[in-house]
This record gives sequence, structure tokens and C-alpha cells, in this order.
Amino acid sequence: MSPVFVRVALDHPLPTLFDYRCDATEPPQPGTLVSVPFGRRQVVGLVCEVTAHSDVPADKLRAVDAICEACPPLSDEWLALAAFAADYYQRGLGEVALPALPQALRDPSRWARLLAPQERYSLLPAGRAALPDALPARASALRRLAQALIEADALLAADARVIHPKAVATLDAWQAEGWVALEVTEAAALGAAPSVCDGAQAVSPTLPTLTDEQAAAVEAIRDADGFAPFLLHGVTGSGKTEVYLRALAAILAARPDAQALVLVPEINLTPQFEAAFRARFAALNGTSIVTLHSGLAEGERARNWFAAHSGRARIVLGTRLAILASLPKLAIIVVDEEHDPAYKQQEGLRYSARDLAIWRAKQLGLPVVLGSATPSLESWWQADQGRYTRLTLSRRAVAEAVLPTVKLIDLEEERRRGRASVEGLSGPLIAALKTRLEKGEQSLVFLNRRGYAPQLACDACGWVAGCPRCSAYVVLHKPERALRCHHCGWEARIPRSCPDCGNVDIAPLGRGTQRVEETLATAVPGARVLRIDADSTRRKGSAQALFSDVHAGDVDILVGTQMIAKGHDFQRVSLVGVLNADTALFSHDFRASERLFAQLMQVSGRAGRAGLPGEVLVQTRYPRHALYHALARHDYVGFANSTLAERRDAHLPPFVYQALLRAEGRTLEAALAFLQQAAAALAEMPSAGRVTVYDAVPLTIVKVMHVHRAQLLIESASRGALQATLRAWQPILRTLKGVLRWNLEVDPLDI
DNA sequence: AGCACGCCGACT
DNA sequence: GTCGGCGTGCTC
Repeated sequence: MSPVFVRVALDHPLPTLFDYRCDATEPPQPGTLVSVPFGRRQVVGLVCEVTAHSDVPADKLRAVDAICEACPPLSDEWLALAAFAADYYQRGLGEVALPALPQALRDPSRWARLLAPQERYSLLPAGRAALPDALPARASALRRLAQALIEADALLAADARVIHPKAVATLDAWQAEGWVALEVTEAAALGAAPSVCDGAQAVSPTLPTLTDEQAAAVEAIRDADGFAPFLLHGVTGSGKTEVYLRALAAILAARPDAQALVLVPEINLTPQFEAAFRARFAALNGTSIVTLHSGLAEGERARNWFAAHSGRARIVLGTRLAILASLPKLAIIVVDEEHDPAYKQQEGLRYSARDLAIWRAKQLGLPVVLGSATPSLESWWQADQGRYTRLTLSRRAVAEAVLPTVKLIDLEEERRRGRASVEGLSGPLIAALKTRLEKGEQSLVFLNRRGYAPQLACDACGWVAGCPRCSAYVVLHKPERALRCHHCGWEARIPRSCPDCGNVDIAPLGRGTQRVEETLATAVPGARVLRIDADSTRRKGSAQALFSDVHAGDVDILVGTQMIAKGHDFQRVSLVGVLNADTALFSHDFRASERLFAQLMQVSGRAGRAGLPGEVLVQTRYPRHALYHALARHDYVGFANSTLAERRDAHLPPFVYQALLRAEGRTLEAALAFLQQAAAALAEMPSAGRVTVYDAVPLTIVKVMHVHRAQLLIESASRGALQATLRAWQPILRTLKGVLRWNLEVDPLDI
């Protein structure tokens, strides 16, 4: 019998495959996971090819140690997706493929357990009554175990062991007490039924009546043949979700094994979205829905991944990482809020889940729906070109809901007329907030800056509190009585006096959400003010609790960052105030205004959802700015067209393709020197004529955690030329010396 | 990326 | 005399 070799991708920066001998009687298929020795370590690799010979010298070849039985081979389509992503984003195949798999698959010692039946302890009523109090107060591990059990109602033995190594003995004792019941369920890799819809009790499927536009959109998606990209442009409240639900229902009903992938930017912020899917599909036919996002516990994520990989899950609802899930029967992809920057991964493999969704749909010949009230200019341009089919929902679906009135409050004018403002809140805004309070309606105040004040400064000498590790000011956080660096997390107590000159009059400069919260409490007497931002929701699940206070009506004014703009339909909100939006108008980042417009449109959409007349008040120094005018007219199309025209004139995306080479070094000089060498090498390359290389420049925040950062922008009117150049450039970059880290980013969002 | 080897400064 | 700093080189 001739020897068999496998070519294996490893999670490793070298873009090559590694050859191994395979002595197993039955050689693995491509797409199989194997455990192989690599240097001094044992690692998991993905078999990409099975061949009869290898170019690697026989004395270097080592043998595959084990083949993963728990995971049936990944399909050729999935391998092609990973290969495309690796190629496009200039990474090794293994660096793309392996991190996309559940953690347990990447550790051979855990493979066996994936196939073993799982022991599941569920809490019985007697246990619920007795448990927390029956334990000694100081038995903290036992208490944690009980807590986990009470919260989740049930606990897998494997998960319990993570809490405490001897947890299973304890659970067995509790079983003897009659507090918990033990059941044996299917293995994670086999069948542990993906949590079928919680909404099993969901009542009659009274479906809302579709508007003409919705019906037309559903029909177009349902009847699509082959690769069919749709741009579903619908104002907030126009019922995009209903279009997704109907289109999915039609496609899933047509083929009993078909799977759907639905991407959302941030699953924790869109519980209503998830609930809508669960309720609808439970009511229809008990379709199994699983979620995939980074907030899931590792075990649950693995179970859900297997449910997708095996085809048991009919609908996968997830964040950007779900675009790399294995979905053998994929039939439609939906990308909700497709413009959201969260679809772009900002570390490691810097992929765009939206762009990969398009590729995946094209590869498989499927419909893909990109939905947004404010599509990305990239997608809008594709639709202009006729490459995507535009579907428009121009009216709010709930008949009595009308678009809110947008008014601009001219801060210069207010000042000139000597009208009173309190800590940055103008008179008209405060008056409007008071009116809503009197009427028992709710208000949102949107401000994209967390903390109390972005700077702490000395009046006497001009000192400003800065981070010792970063080239950035530190933000004053009043509740925590701390200065905090938003770039590296560094924290310090608030100094009593200026460390430079000793002056005690050091004062916060500018405003963040905490300061606005404080101001509102006095400026609008009697109002119950709640702040929601990354700080107030740091604890897991606390965002949910805070939002439900708003829904319950226990809050009059909600202050927050863009978090409050997403996902939640607040029925009693009739006023939205926008503070401090101007900074984005004149940013060096050419995408800042696009993002601002999207955010303001989104937050404006929170006003007046349930028949209350909505009003949006934007405080600005530039009331004549075109962006605000477009906002006031709810005119996305006008904004998009004029911004696209500017982009075309300025040779910016989507009219050119860009990539960034970033370097990090101990000194800025080292980083810049590396980039200059890199640029010189690029100029020597044959393709140099088709790409433009800009000067190496320091990043806006040059230093983070004592590391200095600089970047080099490369662009081309041809995506192919840019790709080819990057591919040829990388081996040269690897030969450049210098103790520093670098990475390439294709299609960067922030420049 | 890991994880070795390797060759120079401050410690028992 | 060693412990350990991180420079550089390799991994089928």
C-alpha cells in the first residue's frame, strides 16, 4: 500500500500548508480535523488535501496523531469560503479556518467528550426552595454552583466542573436530597437539541398585514433565482424585520432542510429582534433557531455550532462571527443594519462579515438581503450600478406612526441672544424635556461620549491629565472617582490639585454621558434619569435590566451613547435630543459623516414609534450644514448621492480600493522607518504603476500602551491589482528586519 | 504565533 | 559560578 500524505492548515502566520504522513487505514477526507505534532507542540490542523506524494523530505515528515471523529468533515464550500477569506484578507488559511471553529474542537483532549452523552442536572422545585439558604455562608464555591443552577435552571456536568472541580459530587449529593434531577442527554456534537424556540407557548400566528412595499420585497426575495443580492432600504419602523421573517418562512417552507443565516450587528442589543424570530418560527412549525455570538458560554456556542454544521438548526441568528459558521444547507442570508461598522472585525483577521456574506451567497447561488435605513455607501453604490436589486420601504408600517420632526438648535444664535443654557443643554432642549415630563412621555438624550468629561485641565498652567501609557487624554469618570484611559484601561484617582503647578482649580472640560446625567437631574426637576453606556452596562446582562426599566416606564429621560439607538422600540419616547454631534462633521476620517448621519437617523427613529408625534432636537453650531439638512428632511437618498459624488471627486471608496499597512514599534521612528522600507520595496515591484502609495504617517493616537503606531495607505482603482500587489508584497515585508509588529488590513474602515 | 537556542549582565 | 534578559530562527 502506497503511503498517504495530507496537507494540513494550521493556525499559524506562515501562509503555507504543512504535509504529514497519514498511517490510518482510512485516510481522512479534506475538511477533517486532525491532531498533529508541530515543533514541540501538539496542534489541531485542518486537512485541505490528501495526496500520494509530498515534496517535503521524508526525514522531516511526521505523522498525523489522531483524526477528529466528533466533527464530520467541513464541506468543500466551507473550505472555499475560508480559502477566499484568507486570500482576500492576506492571511494563512489556518488562521482563518481554525479560529472559526468551536474552542473544544481545537483541543484534541476534548474531542472524546464531544461524543460522550452529557449529564445534565436540572433544578427541582424542592431545590429551588432550599438551595441558596441551605448552604454554609462561607462555602463560596457551593454558593456559586447553586447560583449558576438557579439562574440557568439546569447545568451540564461539564459546565459544573468549570465552576468547581468537585461540583459533580456535590450535585450527586443534591440529587440524593431531591433538589436536582440527573438526566443524560445527547452528546454536544450529535444532537443535544438546540434550544427550540422558548416561545413554544407562542399564541396564534396572527401575522401583520404587509404594506404593498413589504409584499413586493418579500415576493422579490422569495422568487429570486440563483445569486440575488438585495439592498432592502427601509426607514426605521418601516417593517424590515417583517420582510425578513416572511422571506425566511417562504424559503424554509419550500425546502424542508434549508437553512437561513441572519446576521445582526450586536445580538445583546437586539433582544426584540431575536424574540420576533423565536416567536414567529415557533408558531409556524417549531423551527429550531440557534444563536451564535461571542456572548454565549463556550459550551453553548459549541452545541449551537454543531447544530448548524449538522443541519439541525434551520435558522442561525448571529453576529459577524456567524458568517464563518458551517451551514451545509444554506439557502438565504440576511444582513440586518448592513451599514453597521460592527460587521467589520477590528483585530486578528479583519474581515467584513457583510462582504463575506455577499461572497458566500454568490458562491452558493443564493439570495442575500442587506437591510438598512441608511445603507453603507458601498452598498448604495452597488445598487446604483445595478449589481444589487434595490427594495424600498418608504413608509412606516404602523399606520399612525409618522416620521419625527427634526429641529436644529443653533447654539451660536442661543449664545448671541444671551439665552440661558445649563452645562451645554440649551434652553429649548430643556424646555422640551420638561414638556415631555409633564405629559408623561419619555425622552432620549444622545451623546456619543461616555464618562463625565473627556478632559481634566488646570486653569492656571494649562496642564491636561494624560495617560502615562498612551498619547491620549484620560477621561474623568465621576461615579468611580477615577481618571480612565479609554485606549488602554489605565486608571488613577482624581488628583486634588494640578500635579504640575499645584493649583487646586482643576476643572473638567467638555461633557460625557455621566455629566449630562448629573445636569439633567437638576435642570429637569422631578425627572427620573437613567444612563445607558458601556460603563453602566459593564456587568453581563445589566443592559437588559436597564432597558426593561425604560420599557416599564420607570424612566423619564434616558441618556446614552449609540447603545440607546439600537434595536429597542421604546413605545413612550416622543423626544430625542442630540448633543455634541458637530465634532464628526469636520473629522479627518472621511467616513465620519456617513457614520454620524446613520447614527442620527437611527436615534431619530426612536422618536414617535407608537403614534406619539416624535420630535428630534439637534444642538449644533452649524445649523446650515448639509448633513443636518438631509437629516431634517429624512433624506437618506439625497445625503447618499451627494456624499457619493464627493467621494468620486476625491477618489475615495467606493471608487478606489484601499489597504493599510500598520506597524507598531517601541519608537515612532522605528515604525516609520519600517513603513518607508516597505514603501520603497513596493515601488520596485512590477505592479507598482497600478497602485498609489501614500506617505507613512503616525496614527492619530500615536502611542497606546507604550507602543508607537504608524500606517501606510495603499490604494488602487482595481481591486485585482491591489490584491496582487499585496500578495507579492507580503514575503518581502517578512524579510524586512526590525523588532516590530505589523499587519495588513484590506478595506479598512478607519483611516 | 509559540517555543526553542544562544550569548551577555546582576545575583546566591 | 548560575538565573534570566530578549534577539533570531524554525516549525511538515
